[in-house]
Amino acid sequence: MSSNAQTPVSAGRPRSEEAHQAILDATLALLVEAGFSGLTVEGVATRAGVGKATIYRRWPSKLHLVIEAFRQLPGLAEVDTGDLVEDLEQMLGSYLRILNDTPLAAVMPSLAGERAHNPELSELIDPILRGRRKPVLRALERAVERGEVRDDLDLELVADLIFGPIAMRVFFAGARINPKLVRPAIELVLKGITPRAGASD
Amino acid sequence: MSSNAQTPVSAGRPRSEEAHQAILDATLALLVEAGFSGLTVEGVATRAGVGKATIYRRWPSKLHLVIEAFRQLPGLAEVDTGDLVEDLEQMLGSYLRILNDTPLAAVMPSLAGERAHNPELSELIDPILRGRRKPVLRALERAVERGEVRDDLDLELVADLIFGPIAMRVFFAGARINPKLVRPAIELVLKGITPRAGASD
DNA sequence: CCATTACGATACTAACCGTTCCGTTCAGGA
DNA sequence: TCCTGAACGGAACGGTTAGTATCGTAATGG
Repeated sequence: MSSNAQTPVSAGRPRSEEAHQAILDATLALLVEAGFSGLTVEGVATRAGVGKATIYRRWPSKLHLVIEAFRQLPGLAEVDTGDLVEDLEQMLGSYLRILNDTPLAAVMPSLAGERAHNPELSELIDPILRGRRKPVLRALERAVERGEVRDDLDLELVADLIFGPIAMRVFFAGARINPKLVRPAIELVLKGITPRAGASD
Repeated sequence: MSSNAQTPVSAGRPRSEEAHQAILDATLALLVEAGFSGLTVEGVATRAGVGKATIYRRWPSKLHLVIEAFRQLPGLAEVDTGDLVEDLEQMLGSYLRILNDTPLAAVMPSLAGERAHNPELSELIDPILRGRRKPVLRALERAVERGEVRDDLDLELVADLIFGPIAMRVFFAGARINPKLVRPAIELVLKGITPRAGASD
């Protein structure tokens, strides 16, 4: 515990940074092609052009490897323009771009499916997933403070309402999502949560 | 092809209907515990108290067995009261009861995750999933015809908006869903799609 | 009581996979 | 330049699984 735990100071052959990244890239690629249960460490090693020991020297198990590969994928970038519609539209717009341009959408269903039966995975991935919702939750909180949105709402429910349609397409269609759907979807949700809209109950 | 292909007319010992159901029950139970990739035919046979041959005599593969077990789970019952709010509330209310009372919620994430990488499963399960959305889509169509809802909407998007929050909880929380959330969720969505609510664009 | 089919059990095939072990390679300090 | 120690790739190990085949037994209908 004296000084540096990560930099091995000096001795021996240094680890190949090239191999490190090749392994993570191969992991994502195979996660897309075969999912968590179909991914094999052997396959990752072959595709990355390394030996299996090179993988196990860096990650203690297939699970930890997958988690780190997943963590490399970009998440939701926080936007704070002072206007909820604008915030949501920019955040979800760029999120859809991420879903369409990176392996995220292809990887998500498999990990969610595994999560349900794998407590160890659940424990590792749940905090990451919670963190990725945060920008939307914070945007909603700011909107409540500004009086832009009713203050009697369950914001978690509203967030699920916003992410829900995206999840439906990602999980059951697996298709690219048309960014043009963002605006109508946001509008539909917002009409329900703005204060002036019908104050029925 | 003369007369009956299913009823073996006469000869030999008849198949045990008891074993048949025990196999399907065991399949669902193991699907809940271990998911699709963790389910083994050997495990099903053991839990059902039958031999593996008895399973393979009925279903050509693990995949077909799982599909039939899944098909046994109840779906969305159609409701037509003449009022959209009432239709949705009754349908979603009973659907939540199904999710909470049957293995459906526990089974769904695993199958959706597998679906993304298994074309054969996708081909078998997609029609079933599409069929289960239908009652909500039809309720929306009737509401459009009655003028209860704007007629310029993408009803598939609205259906995703309705199922979305449920999916979010099933896929990422895995917890029971509080039925009290149905009404506020429906109301939030409906405020966006009723004609009198703000006619902004 | 016989032909026929299903039954549970078991063993077998052929494959596959997560993890560890081993002989070799290589960068940096002496 | 040589030596050390960790990293390397590949081979080996231990365990598992879908699906098939075969057993002796049990239950039908004729």
